[in-house]
Amino acid sequence: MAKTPKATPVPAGATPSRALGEAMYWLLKSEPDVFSWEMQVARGAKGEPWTGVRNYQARNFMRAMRIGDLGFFYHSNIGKEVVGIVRVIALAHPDADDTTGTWQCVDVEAVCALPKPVGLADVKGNPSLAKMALVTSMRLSVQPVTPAEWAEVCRMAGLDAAALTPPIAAGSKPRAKAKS
DNA sequence: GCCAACGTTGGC
DNA sequence: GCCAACGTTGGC
Repeated sequence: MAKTPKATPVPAGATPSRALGEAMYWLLKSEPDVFSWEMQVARGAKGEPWTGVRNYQARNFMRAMRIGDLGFFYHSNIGKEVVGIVRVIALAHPDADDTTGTWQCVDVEAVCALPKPVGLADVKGNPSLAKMALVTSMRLSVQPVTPAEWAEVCRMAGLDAAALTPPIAAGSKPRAKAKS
């Protein structure tokens, strides 16, 4: 297993400065036969530590996550579609499955399922999503999503993004309302 | 199951 | 510090 490079402590992009309460969006991949959206939902408000990430870039993105950030839950390998939305409920902390001290995870809870899952093919077929990391960085398992991409995928999913977007005011809880 | 992409490792 | 070998991810 990789040993942490000595000069690591503040990897580029690990802690982008942003205004308190300013939301960022993410996409988290999981192989559904290992950990599925249904399992995430079953965890309820307790959420789930996003363990198993063994890639520095992905880890650094998790370090950049803040409580209340929203992310797409993507089923890789099987399904290949965005199936739900999760919210970060715990900042990056050591991955209990990792004995080297190198890897970390955040905790996320399910917010809502997408009324209509958005497949990888759908994303690739949408020119406005051509620059999405899902397309350009196929192997990256934790990736940032721009607000525009977030809105577009939500639109494709039949979800009113505005209904769940604003974690805005510090300490306020984002609404978890899926449009049904 | 295959294989392309790409990140990591380790020899030099 | 370069770069070839290797391992893994994940689409197909």
